[in-house]
Amino acid sequence: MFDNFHCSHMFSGISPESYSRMMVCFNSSPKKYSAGETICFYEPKKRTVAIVEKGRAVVVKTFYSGSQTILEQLSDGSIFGEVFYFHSNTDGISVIAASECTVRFLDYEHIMTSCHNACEHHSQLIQNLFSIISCKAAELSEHIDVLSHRTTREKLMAYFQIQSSKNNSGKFKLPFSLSALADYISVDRSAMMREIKKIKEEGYIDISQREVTILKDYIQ
Amino acid sequence: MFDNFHCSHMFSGISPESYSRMMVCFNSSPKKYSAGETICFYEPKKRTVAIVEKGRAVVVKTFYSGSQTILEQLSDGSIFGEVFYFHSNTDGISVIAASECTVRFLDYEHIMTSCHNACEHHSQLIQNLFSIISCKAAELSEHIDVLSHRTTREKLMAYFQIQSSKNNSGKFKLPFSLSALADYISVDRSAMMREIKKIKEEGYIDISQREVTILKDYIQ
DNA sequence: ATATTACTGTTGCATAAGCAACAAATTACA
DNA sequence: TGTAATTTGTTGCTTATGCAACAGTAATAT
Repeated sequence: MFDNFHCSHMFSGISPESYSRMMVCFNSSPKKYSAGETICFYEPKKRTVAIVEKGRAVVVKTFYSGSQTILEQLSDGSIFGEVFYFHSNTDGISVIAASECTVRFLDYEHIMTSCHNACEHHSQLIQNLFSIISCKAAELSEHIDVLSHRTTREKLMAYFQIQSSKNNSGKFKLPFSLSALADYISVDRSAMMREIKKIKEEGYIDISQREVTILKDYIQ
Repeated sequence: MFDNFHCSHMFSGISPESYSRMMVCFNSSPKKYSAGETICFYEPKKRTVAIVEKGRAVVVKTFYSGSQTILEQLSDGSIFGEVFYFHSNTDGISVIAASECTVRFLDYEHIMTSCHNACEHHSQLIQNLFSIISCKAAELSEHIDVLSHRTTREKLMAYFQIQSSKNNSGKFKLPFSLSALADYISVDRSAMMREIKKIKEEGYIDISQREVTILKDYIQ
């Protein structure tokens, strides 16, 4: 379970032995859920940190209409909880098992308050938690950087630029579908497709399916 | 210095006596700056947490062209540092004294690592830092909520709704100028003015200068 | 008091972008 | 393997929005 993290890692720098001891100290035992089962609902003032030790789950928002959006995909090693969800409104947010999975719940207060037991890596845990939050914030900030451009073209190029520098390459694969990209940059999908076509024709990028190549720099 | 925080507070729940003791433990002595003086530059991997104990300062981004944007306004009790700035690129970011001011620098590692001295409120400090970061993240998230609407009208109404619920009133004062609002929602100012006029005419809101009143709910 | 700067309010024009609707291609899945 | 569901690619129409440019007002500085 110690890979697959997007940003940092909740237990990096902590040995499996230390991890086990800490779980005892936290008085946390793993709970099992079968596919489709609701793991929990997000509640306003609750501050539990949960870890998906094994399996896949999703954080979903259910609207009054009954329609749902996936807010986050969780897999082995992922963490979730109110602390990582930066909205005041937790209405309709729940976590649902996508496969059979094992989840551990930790008390936020216990994480924050240094304990008197043998948790030698407690401060490491806190630092990791901090990195995770900072990383989430950085992602939000990145999203704002993209969204704060006026035109579809500028949004697209800003997004491509970011992906390109993340991959250290002018060639990269989109992490999600073009439809999802349209959602991410908050523009109409058909309008985006039209713009992509133009950008291609003007020779700035090449793109087919999810493969993007930046051909020349787009200034401003 | 214990007020004036936007979100939470670095030293809330910590007595002045405990604060003084901690400053000794942190080996941090206050430094003085006169108006206009550069307090520091943001550097890529540096992680110093700084506190404006007295006076006013600004975090500014200076572009290659020489033009500047104020990223943040700091006053008595404000904190700043790389940890609170969620971009990988720190180029051209500096903190400048706006008036004579006193600043304290704390080592991030020392904050995170629980110390063996008499800092009884160390874990409180960590929790406060955590609240501050979470709060900043929540603000970013709020900004995304506004920006991810397609039209100027929707962005405006989303923004007004948020302000209204923050003030617990349908009547509130904009925290900045209309020009700045146009920047915040990332639309052309004149287009925004045109839309505001329409929204007024249709009776959704009333607005003159910076006073906004929501008259009827805007659905969707 | 006067100059300077910033902010507010308005308009014409060209076009970018939203919406709706459809066909083709791709992927998922039973 | 075959069928459904999703994604991609395209177009016509209408309108919202960006841009430029200007005048009037408020705020700030000298």
